[in-house]
Amino acid sequence: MPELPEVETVKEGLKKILKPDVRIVSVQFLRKDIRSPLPFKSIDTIIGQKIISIERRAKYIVIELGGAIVISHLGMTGTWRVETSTKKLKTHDHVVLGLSDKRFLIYNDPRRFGVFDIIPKTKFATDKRFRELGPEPLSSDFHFDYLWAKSRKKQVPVKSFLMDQRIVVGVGNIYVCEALFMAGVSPTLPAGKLKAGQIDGLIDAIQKILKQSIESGGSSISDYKGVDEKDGSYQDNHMVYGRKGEPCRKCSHPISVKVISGRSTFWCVKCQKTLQRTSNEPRDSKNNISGKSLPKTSRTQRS
DNA sequence: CCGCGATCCTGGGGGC
DNA sequence: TGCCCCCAGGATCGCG
Repeated sequence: MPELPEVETVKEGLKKILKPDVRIVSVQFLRKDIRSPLPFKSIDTIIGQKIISIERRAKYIVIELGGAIVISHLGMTGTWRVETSTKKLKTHDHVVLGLSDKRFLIYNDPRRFGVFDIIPKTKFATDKRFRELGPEPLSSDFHFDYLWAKSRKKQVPVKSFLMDQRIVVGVGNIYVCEALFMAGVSPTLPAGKLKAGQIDGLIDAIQKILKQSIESGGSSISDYKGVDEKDGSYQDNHMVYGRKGEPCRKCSHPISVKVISGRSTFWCVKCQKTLQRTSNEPRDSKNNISGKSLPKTSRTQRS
């Protein structure tokens, strides 16, 4: 479900509710586990604590309190909402956080693929869920030299490669399909065969699409909602995702669908060729002395 | 080490 | 209306 734009939207929604002066006054777990066991033993470490910060790392929401850190991952169907009373609990509500302003933050997750955990601050840096994550796609760490080096010799389809959270975080099944379309790259192309221009194009496409989607409050396909319980609207801008058989918005050719790495993959076979124009010679990253991506203008002109 | 498929769950939609 | 099958925004595990 939620990919980076959706998690970012939820995080921003939580920020509006969890002002720094609001404290957590009670914690209630309505079952033993979701994807992983709920942290009954750590409840004491967050009771009475003030919120210091709320951040997003990859698809995780990270809430820093006085002595501990709360981490929340929405899996496929997780949502957070606010209620003024615990009489308004619904099926699949699993976590209820009582706040000092008398409201309740409630985590609901029908499929229970999500994560809710509490860890000591000192364990955050070494936590295995965060240790091996790749760079944030909207940060300056996600640049040509990095992605070029990571992709060399990789046989996996570029689609699986970009969804691998060790390569780059936050990109899931929807946005990888959209980014591949924007960049004109076939999802089946082995990552190691990407040409320099395609690497540049994919970085640009991922960043543009994620930013646009954040602006729209994310994509709401079925379960996803913001904390304010409003739907996002980026699904209206999808060029390929969920459009099997419908005409391509660029060339009218029917959109194809195929399972790649276990997920439905939507693309236009005419706009996204496996073998790309040869105008872009692979670039030797060692020659890029600055160690940074070329300026946008220069990249755009080359491709 | 790498790549792939199965798996954890529930609910909604389509086909018959 | 009902039933059954398939599908779904993710991540991990174990196999070859």
